[in-house]
Amino acid sequence: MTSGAADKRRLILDAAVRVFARQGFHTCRVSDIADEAGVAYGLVYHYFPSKEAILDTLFLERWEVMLAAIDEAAASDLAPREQLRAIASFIVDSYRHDPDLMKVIVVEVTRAANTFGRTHLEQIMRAYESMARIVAQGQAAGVFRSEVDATFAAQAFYGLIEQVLTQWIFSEREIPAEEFEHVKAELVEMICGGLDG
Amino acid sequence: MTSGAADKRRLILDAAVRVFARQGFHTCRVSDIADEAGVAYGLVYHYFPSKEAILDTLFLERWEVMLAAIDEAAASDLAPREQLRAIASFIVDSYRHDPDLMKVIVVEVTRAANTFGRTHLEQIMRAYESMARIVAQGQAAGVFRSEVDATFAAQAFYGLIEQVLTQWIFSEREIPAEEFEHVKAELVEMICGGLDG
Amino acid sequence: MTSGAADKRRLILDAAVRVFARQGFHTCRVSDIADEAGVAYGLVYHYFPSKEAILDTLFLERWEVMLAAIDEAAASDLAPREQLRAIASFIVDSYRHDPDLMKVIVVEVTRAANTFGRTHLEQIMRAYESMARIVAQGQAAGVFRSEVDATFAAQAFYGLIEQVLTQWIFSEREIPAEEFEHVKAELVEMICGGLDG
Amino acid sequence: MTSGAADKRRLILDAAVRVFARQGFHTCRVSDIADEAGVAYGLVYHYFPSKEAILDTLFLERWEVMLAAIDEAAASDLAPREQLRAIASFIVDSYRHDPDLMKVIVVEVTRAANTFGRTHLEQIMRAYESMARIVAQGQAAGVFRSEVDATFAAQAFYGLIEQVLTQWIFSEREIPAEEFEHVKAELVEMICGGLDG
DNA sequence: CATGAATGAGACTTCATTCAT
DNA sequence: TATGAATGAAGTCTCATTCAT
Repeated sequence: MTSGAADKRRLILDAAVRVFARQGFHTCRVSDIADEAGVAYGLVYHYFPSKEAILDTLFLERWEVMLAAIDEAAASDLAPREQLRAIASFIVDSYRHDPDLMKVIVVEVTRAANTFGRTHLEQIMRAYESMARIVAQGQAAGVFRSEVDATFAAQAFYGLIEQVLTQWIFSEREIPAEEFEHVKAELVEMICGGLDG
Repeated sequence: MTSGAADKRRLILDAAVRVFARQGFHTCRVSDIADEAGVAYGLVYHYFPSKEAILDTLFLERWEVMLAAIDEAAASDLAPREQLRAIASFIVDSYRHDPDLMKVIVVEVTRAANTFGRTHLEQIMRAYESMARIVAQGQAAGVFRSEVDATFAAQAFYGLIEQVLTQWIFSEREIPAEEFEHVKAELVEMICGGLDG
Repeated sequence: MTSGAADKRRLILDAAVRVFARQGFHTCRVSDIADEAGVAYGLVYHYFPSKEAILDTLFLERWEVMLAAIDEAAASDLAPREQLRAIASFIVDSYRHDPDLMKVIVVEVTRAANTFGRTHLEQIMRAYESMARIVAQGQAAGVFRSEVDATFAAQAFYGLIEQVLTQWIFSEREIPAEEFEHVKAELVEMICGGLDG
Repeated sequence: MTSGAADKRRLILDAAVRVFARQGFHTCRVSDIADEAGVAYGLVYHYFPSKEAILDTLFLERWEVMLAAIDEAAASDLAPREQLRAIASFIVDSYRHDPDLMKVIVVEVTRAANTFGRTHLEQIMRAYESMARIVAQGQAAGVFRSEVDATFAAQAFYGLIEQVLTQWIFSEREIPAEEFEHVKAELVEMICGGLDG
């Protein structure tokens, strides 16, 4: 009953991910979501008060998992650089496992300074803060240079990751497995090692 | 013709910047632009075929200037690191001089993978390419490490800058002059020096 | 069956009275009624074929009682004026005992010339006819002037009562007991005595 | 230009009267109004912010005229009874000249205690107050009995008139000219003379 | 009897675009 | 050029009603 049965709410949420990813939040219609989910129009409004609420739910669900992953990395015994690597790895894998969902989150929420980004700013900032703490610990431990502001570095790190995701999103290609692994390394190398030779 | 007479077309473009920045492209109405410009509704359509065309014009106008600035930096005799600094400086100053315009370009075009970003992808990529060339030259000259892919580094650099702009946009505060200068340095330091101590 | 078990049908009808009175027939939802009654959504449709049918039932139930009261007054040995007083008294007491129900009947049925009023016109007219008979008897007995048309007078009388009820409904205040009694007298005095001094 | 030209706003208002009268405010669609007026759907919203606003406008326009007529009667040199007659006469003639408009005002506003009546309560009360003043003057002058409360009498008078209008509305017949005149007299006779013989 | 998920036809409102002046 | 009235296609959301359990 619990697993096999059609959980229509989940069905709608998953359909919304595909539709938002394909057409964009503003461009898609609620009926597109209902059609994609194979449910009646009205059922969408039975489970969600509005189209926005679907996006909110999607973001919140995923972001919570991500915050947990970040905090777990930060709480681990790993070296700061490895902690950053764990985070990059988690986000890249998130994209790998569900590119549509990550696309929606990045394009429609995280980078949308006008509407949803504003709404979820607090959540977003929380991620930066956790990453900034990792940097700060690295600086305190003497493995990271103290010249750079920890918060700035955290934002740079996250900005870097998002930029990579955005490139993947724009490219619309199937990313090969090696590339995922390669990029994880490159990301950390870039932020830690810098360009200077 | 150029000076005395009110250039209504310009008036409309400038008004559109403010309106797009304030309300977002999708959320604003054409009448909002006309009102902000103080011209009749219909005049907007006399000068532009559609609301989209206004945003396109805005982006293209500015992006051309930016590409020129990037190419100028790349063609200069400056050291690679200084070339990057010149670019960061130019973009930061662009934000400083007209934050609304940069907000519109970043939020509505550059980071909008579904709609306008897709349309202007080629233009956007051109900027990355120019920056990648700078990195490649630095690597050839031995001042930049060759471990990092030049294109990746260029995207990282631009991603960093956009992340900073996004923070400013989100913050909605008046950025003090020192911060602009400070960030310029921090940006280059971050991308070139990395975190490792 | 009749006493111990919860009569859900009655529960729904009583809840509908409160909901119709509070929100109006057109503005309320069937789910509001179910919620107010504390029963499942679908149960409303188990007992009633439609939202309209609930209002119909409410009206018919009450109107039957009222017609009986009017007819009883008309059949009594009382003087015509006292018969009118008995009717006014009955209606005022109806409001006193269940203002919500009377509000619903007056606002949604009796005065709703477009929808339900039309449906129940015959029932409504029956009340006027009984009252007109009282007036006619009074005229025949010489205690009422024959200048006024009996039917017209009956409508005037009922119109007067409804106007009073409407004022109470609009006022939204708790009507004190004395006012009920006072108005009963005033009503009869007005219709029988007139304004002329 | 001013008169002959199609004043679409007026066209819409007049069409709304017919549609509201025929179908009722809640039951009609905005498209019904547009169709009846022979204009495009959107034009309705060019002139009015909502369907409600159309009804508001209709009511306010007419009520203002009515208040003026009442005040004019009250300010005249006529005997109190004649003042009341002038008012009854004005309202009856209003119905005579535009029964649809009066139907809408009575059914959808004046007697609709739930929605619009509430909104316009103040305006409605103003009419009662003016009429109450007439009664009070009559009482002060000794031509009206002082036993009845002036406000109560005013409401009774207006209730009487509305009841007549409601009967006409319900009847859906073409009222003959004589009936209008006859009823004017009957109304005043009823309220002033009363039933007692 | 009882439940509440599921359905889908509408309704209102918005707004980009056109057009007559 | 300039104006703003006019158009009508869409889209969101509501909610009466049905139905499977």
